[in-house]
Amino acid sequence: MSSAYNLHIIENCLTCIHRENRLFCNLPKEALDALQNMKATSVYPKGALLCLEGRAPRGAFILCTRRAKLSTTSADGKTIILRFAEPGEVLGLTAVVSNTPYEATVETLEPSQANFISQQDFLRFLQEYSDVGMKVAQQLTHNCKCAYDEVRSLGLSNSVREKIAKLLLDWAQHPLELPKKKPDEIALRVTLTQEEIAQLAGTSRETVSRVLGDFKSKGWIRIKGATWHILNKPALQKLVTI
Amino acid sequence: MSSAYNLHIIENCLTCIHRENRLFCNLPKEALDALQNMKATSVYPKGALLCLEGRAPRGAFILCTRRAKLSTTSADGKTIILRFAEPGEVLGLTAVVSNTPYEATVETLEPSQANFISQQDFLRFLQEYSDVGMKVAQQLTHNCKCAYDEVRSLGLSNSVREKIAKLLLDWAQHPLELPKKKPDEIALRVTLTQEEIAQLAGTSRETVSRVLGDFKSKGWIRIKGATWHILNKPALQKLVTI
DNA sequence: GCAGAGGTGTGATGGCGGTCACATCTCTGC
DNA sequence: GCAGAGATGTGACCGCCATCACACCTCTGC
Repeated sequence: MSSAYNLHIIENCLTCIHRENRLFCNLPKEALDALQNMKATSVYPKGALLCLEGRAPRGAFILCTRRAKLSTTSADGKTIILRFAEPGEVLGLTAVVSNTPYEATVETLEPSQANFISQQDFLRFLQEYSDVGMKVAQQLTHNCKCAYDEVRSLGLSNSVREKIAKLLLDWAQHPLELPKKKPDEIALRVTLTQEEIAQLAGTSRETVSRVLGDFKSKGWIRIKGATWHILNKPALQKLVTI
Repeated sequence: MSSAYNLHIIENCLTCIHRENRLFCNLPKEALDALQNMKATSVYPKGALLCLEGRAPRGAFILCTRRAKLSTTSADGKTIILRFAEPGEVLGLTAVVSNTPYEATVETLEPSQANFISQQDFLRFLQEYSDVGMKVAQQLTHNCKCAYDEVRSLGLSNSVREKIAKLLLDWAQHPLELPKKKPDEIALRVTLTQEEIAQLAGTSRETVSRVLGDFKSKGWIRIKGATWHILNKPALQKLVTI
């Protein structure tokens, strides 16, 4: 066990206590043995770029700790966030499987650990163990679902207000367990900047500021630093038609 | 060999002449044998709905002939087209793999043949043959790529003009081989209605009409029925920043 | 040939939200 | 405590495009 950036490093996949709860890592012993032998564990600082959109794939990353941001950028510099990846996800998978450039840029949100597997090793791994094929299918399925949700959000919303209300309600699915002033308040921890929320909703930073201000003035939400409270969930739900 | 709707029916996957060119079907003999035994071949009229968004998955469909339209609809009736599926694609895959409702509605564009495989059979098929896992990974990868392209189109475009120019240029990748009046003209066969183009671009039918009219008046395109000509590709490219 | 349905062209109108500009607030490191 | 960077709040402006309305065009079936 070593540590850097105040991270607890997971050296060994076979003894990893998180394994069973994670999308990709819960594999049978033989597959894990093989994985253990070919992976290269690294620790990255906040803001590290694991994959670069448009670059030829070197391999895939299994994210062990903390979250990462997947984004894509247009020629004129506009960026849109595709999704956030959780620990236990494989990143760069589409590129490795189809041997095409990375679809998205992957950036660590905080200091993170990830296991790197070269494209060659990964494809052999996938060929050899049918359980790996199953996990890969599940990961890709998850990616598709997220992408479809994004398409629905971008293409079917009638307004930015609606998209942001939708985001808030999505986040409310995983609330914090904080002491509440009122029983129907929902507490959230939001570490995104308004700029990032804008990139999630496909809008501008200023509009996010205005919409959130509007929600605050209506008493639907309260924001204090990274702790947000949803005070009037039904009002937000009434905005959402998707 | 039977026929209906003027379709040439492919009864047997093992002797199918298209197999090698298709995304899913090019499997080793043992897998094809198994597939042949569990598939249920059907012929559908134009406009048939193979999968219904939000419904529990019954199984997956392998599209044998003609194309199908994948779309998703919001509560207030707005529809967006996710992509068009080609022969040899598996449809309803995400739903079957993750045992969640169908993500999209699948509608045949013309009379089509498809092979149905029940969810149970498909999952067993996937477990048993690692080649199937590989094909499934490729199909899901393709779905992801298409979805990401759609996200980029919807989220990063600066205008509807840009999105429509992008569509035209995408279609120009697969031109018709027609006698050309000028060497740099590109001939296309476009069977979509303006309504469908609007659903692809996430805009309204009227705007599509206006933008196409604008392109026509500028001499960038020519439209005669389902045969379209791109006359000034560079002009269209200059609109696209993605 | 005619009716009806579906597809397309086009004007008028109004609002949402992008953009620019700048003030203010908050955090971080030294 | 201070400087500087980054994040946020807010006003002004205006252009794109959604929407409504309606004419016209092009099929198809009878």
